[in-house]
Amino acid sequence: MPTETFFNLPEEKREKIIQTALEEFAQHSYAQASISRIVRRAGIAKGSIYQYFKDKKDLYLYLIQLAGEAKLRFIAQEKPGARQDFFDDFRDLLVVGARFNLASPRNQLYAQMASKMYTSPIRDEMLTKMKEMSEAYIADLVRAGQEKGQIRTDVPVELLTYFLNAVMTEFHRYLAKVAGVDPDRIVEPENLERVQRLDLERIFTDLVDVLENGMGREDARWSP
Amino acid sequence: MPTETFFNLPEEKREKIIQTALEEFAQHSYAQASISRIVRRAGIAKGSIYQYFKDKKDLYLYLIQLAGEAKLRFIAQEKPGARQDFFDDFRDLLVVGARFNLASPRNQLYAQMASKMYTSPIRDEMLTKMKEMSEAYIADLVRAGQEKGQIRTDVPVELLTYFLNAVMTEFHRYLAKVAGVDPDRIVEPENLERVQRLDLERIFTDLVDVLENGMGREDARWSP
DNA sequence: ACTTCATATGACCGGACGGTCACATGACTG
DNA sequence: CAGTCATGTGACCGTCCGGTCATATGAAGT
Repeated sequence: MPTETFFNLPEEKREKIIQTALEEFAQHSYAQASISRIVRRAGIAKGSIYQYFKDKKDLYLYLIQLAGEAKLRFIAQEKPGARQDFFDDFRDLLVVGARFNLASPRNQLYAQMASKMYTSPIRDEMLTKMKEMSEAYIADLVRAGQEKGQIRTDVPVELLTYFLNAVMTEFHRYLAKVAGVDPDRIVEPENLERVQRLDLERIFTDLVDVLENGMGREDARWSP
Repeated sequence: MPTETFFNLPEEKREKIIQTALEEFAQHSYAQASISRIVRRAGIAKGSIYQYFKDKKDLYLYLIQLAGEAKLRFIAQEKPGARQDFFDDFRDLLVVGARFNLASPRNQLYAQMASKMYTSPIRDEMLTKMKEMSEAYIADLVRAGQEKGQIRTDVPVELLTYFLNAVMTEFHRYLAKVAGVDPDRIVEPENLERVQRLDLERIFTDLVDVLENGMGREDARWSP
């Protein structure tokens, strides 16, 4: 958590620091990200940032927290209520997640940073809880879908959860590939534009359909 | 490529260096891996390793190359020939891949290192080609499956390829989770033992079945 | 005017890194 | 024996890092 000093700062300065730090942690892994670069680019003295945050980890966790809060707020506001059909529901989740990521430059940075969160070397209660929450959320969705009789029950819940997780985790790579863009440079304006031009609705529909019905040929699946 | 000097070394010493370097690059990302640690743990002088390899990148690429060669050899030797059914074939690929990874401690290190390859900061022709090859291999499998009428043709090949890639990429995390083990510490002997005790056949069968038939409830899928 | 106090600063610390180089070693050659 | 050559060595270089701290600044309070 930042110090009181940080919150006393004029908003403009606070913003500049957050923005610069976000860019740094979005571009580099936690270990690779450099406090020295941040202060240089934010135009403040090295010592100053240690008046605002206890250490590098404190700054990092604060940014993660901001990202989590922003995403939760967005989802609460934008996601349609639970639907009857699990797959429609999951599709909503993908759509709203993608919409969040594309909604603002700030959100793109959040997304980029969060995607690195899962391999962060930091062991922290808050971070662990966030990871568990997002996995548990999916697992709950799956169980609810099974209870509604929309999801097969002959394979372990964990397997299905893993599937959905894998699909979500790797999804941005797929988008980048379809758009013909380097996945690691997806936040650059011209690349983002290309991604935004994609027929996202179509892609999500296909994706969820494959999840629901598999990749086997329709005839084979539907014939007796 | 290593220098001639390196190949003139007594095999024992050469082995020690390879082994130590492998352990380092398996545990850390390219940037995080430390030449200083490698030479310390291998018991050679700092200057020596620069008699064997041009620089850090040269050493890294050589290890990647060794890993690739070993895996190709293993697959050529162990994988059954192409089957009639695409999904049986893909299952063979998963099984043989997992068998390779578990076959020897060296292979575990190879696997661990290779899994980090895809986010490596190194831009190199050889590395790029290896990434492309593994993706193209899957894409070819998919197209062949479509031609045999076993894979649906109403969604883009890229989407299906992305699915298979996602599943393969995230698979080791699933194994780790089911075994109750930290994914990043999966190479440690006691953890490996737990993974090996899993019913891998069953897991693969379920996995491929979900790929083929989807996660929708059977009744829903098979009813008219 | 004097004191207090929050805040700003950048030189500096110890340590790690990749990489170099002048020199040491020791086996083989004539 | 001297000379050559492949190989070994670790102190050292420049650079960056996260983090500290003595000092400076300047507004507010009296």
